[in-house]
Amino acid sequence: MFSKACEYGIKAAIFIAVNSSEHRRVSPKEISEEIDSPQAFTAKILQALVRNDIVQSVRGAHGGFEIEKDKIATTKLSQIVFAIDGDNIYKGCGLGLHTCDENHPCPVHDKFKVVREELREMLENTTLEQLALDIKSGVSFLKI
Amino acid sequence: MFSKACEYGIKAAIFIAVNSSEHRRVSPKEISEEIDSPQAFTAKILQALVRNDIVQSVRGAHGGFEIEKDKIATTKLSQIVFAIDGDNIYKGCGLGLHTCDENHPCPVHDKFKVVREELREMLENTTLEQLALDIKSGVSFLKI
DNA sequence: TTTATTTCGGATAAATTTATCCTATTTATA
DNA sequence: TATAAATAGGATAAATTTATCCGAAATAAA
Ligand code: FES
Ligand code: FES
Repeated sequence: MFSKACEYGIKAAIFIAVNSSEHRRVSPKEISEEIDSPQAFTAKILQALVRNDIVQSVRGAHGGFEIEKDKIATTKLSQIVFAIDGDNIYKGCGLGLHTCDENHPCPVHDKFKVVREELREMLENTTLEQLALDIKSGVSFLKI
Repeated sequence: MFSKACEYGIKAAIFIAVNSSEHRRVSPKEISEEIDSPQAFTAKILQALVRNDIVQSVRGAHGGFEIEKDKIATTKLSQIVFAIDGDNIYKGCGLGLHTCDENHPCPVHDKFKVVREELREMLENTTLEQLALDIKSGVSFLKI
């Protein structure tokens, strides 16, 4: 469904959000350990999130990654997915036609668009804050 | 969402179904032209569909691919997807945890499973026959 | 039985995704 | 100002997916 890069990106963002809400910056090392992902690869993905203004980075000693408090509440899952995987997952044709077009639909168009639309809404209606809250309370988990 | 192989497999199966319903066998060449896919790669995918008893092949002169009449009506999209991509798409964890487990959920589990379940139902409730019918009547298209 | 036609299947190559490594750059602090 | 700690980013490698090529095997028909 999502690429590995996107999975790591989502989990990393959640972990950073959890820590930022407690005013703690975290390193790629700590992040990759907590979300069970390859460290250097995760660092690359973090750079993409920084460039897309989803997380903030502070270089140098005592640096690390953080998310501004108000961004934790406003950042949607859709923004993270878009930053890493683009919007093909909730815009593209399920059977790979060049464009998903009502006037030139593929065989699964009508049925597929319902699922895709539900995915899009889910991604757009889910904030980092909601997800971070469940991690904090021990209801959900980032690894294993 | 689906792999290229799976996209080609679905489109190929639909094209074969359309032709089998008119008692015409088709070759990988014809199939790949009609669904706009690489021929040799498509041939490999067809072999997988044959091994999974979703399409039938007839070797030698006047051979080609076909689908038994009653199979056109009974074959579900889910069977094709399973034969090529496996069941991870509607069973696996959206964030890549080893298993999707109610008792050890990832942060998106509750929201994701709704989407995934809808996808699963869609795939299980869609038959080759329905899809082939729309192609025949010119309502849907296999390429461009 | 030979020939033409067609799928099967192994080997290989290209492209993309995933992952690692190493150095440069930035920053706090001693 | 020197040093240590930390992210940034380029180069490269490994793994997977996508794609191509070619000969073997099967089959119908001449
Ligand atoms: S055209 Fe294929 S999903 Fe819309
Ligand atoms: S645990 Fe991630 S989707 Fe169920």
